[in-house]
Amino acid sequence: MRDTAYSGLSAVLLDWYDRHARSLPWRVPPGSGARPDPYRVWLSEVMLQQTTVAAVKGYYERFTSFWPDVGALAAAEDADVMAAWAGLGYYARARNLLKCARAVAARGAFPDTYEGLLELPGIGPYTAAAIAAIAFGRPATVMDGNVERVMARLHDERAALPGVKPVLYAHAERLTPVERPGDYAQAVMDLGATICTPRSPACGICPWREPCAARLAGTAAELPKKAPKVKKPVRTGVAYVVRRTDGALLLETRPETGLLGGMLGWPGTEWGVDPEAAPPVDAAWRRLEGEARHTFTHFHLRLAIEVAEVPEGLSPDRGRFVPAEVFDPGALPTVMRKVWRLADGTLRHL
DNA sequence: TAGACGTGGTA
DNA sequence: TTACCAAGTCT
Repeated sequence: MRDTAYSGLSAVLLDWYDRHARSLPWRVPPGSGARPDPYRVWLSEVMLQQTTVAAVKGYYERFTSFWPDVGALAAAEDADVMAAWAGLGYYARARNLLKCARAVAARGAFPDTYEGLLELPGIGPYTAAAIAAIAFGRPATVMDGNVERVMARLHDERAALPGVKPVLYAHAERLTPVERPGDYAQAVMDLGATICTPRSPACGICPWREPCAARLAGTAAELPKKAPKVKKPVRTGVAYVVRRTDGALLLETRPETGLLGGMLGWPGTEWGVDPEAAPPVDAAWRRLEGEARHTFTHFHLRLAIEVAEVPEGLSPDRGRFVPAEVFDPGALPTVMRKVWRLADGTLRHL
C-alpha cells in the first residue's frame, strides 16, 4: 500500500529530477516518455556495479561503438571482450556479460520483467530492478548503495548495515511510484550521488530536506552505520617478464575463475605469504629494484619483478609468446600494466 | 552467509 | 601513506 505522504515524497523527488537530472550517455532525458534501449541500460548498469560514472563513461562508449546491439556482443570473441573490459575491474562481470548477451540473443530479446531479468548471468536484485524500471517502466524497487544511504537518512535508521537492509528496503518499496518508476529510480541514485553523499551531504539544497529525519536529528553525515572493516593483509609474489630476441613477450591467460579470471597476465608465482619461485623458462633472470604495488578488495599485493631475454625457438612451461606488434598493455588488468611499466623501462636498456 | 572479487578518486 | 568509498553478484 502506498499512502499519500509517500506518494508526495516521490513526486517531490521527480520534480527535482526533472530540473536537475545529469546528462549521461546511457540516459534518456526525464519526462520525454521515450524508453531507452534495454541493451544500453543493461550494459551501463553492469558497468556501474561498484564503479563510478567517471570510470564507466569511456568503456561504455567503446563497447557501444564496437558492439552496438546485443547480437553483436553475443557474436564477439571472448578475448576481445575481456581486452575491452581490461582496467575496469571485477572481471566476472565481463565473463557474465558475454554469457548474458548470448542467452538474450538466443531467446531473441531481454526479458521485460524483474523475475525474468533476475534469471540472467550477472544480473542480481539491483540490476534486475534497475532494468525493469528504466527500460520497461515497471515499478520495481531499486536498492543500491545510494538508496540505502538515502533511506537510512530519510528515516534516521541508526542500526548498522547489512542487518538494517530489510528495513531500508521496506522504506524504498513504499516510496517506489507506479508512475515513472524509471525516472524515480534514477532520481534517487542521482540524489545519493550528488547531494546525499557519503561525506558532507548537501542537506541545504536537498529536495527532501524537510521530511528528512536524520537532518532534523543531526545524524545525516554519520548514516548509514556500517560494521567496521577488517585490515587488509599483505601478500607478495613474483611476476616474470620474458622477452624473446624478436621482441615477443610471454603472456598467459589466467584461469576462468578466481582473481583476474580470464584476463591476460604475466606468468608468476602464487600470491601469498611466502610463495615458491616459479620461473616459466630457464633463463638468466634479473630482479628489478622496484616492485609493483597494488591493492585488491581484500589484500595488498607487493609484486617483485624478474625479467629475462631468451632466444627464439624456446618452448615455455606455460603461457604463449605474443608478437611485439600485437602486444597491447591496454588489454591487461591494472596490476599487470603496473608490472609492464616497470619491466619495460629495464628491457629497453638490455 | 560471509568472503571473494578491481580500480581510481578523495580526504 | 592509508583508509574509505562507488549504480553488486556469486558462491
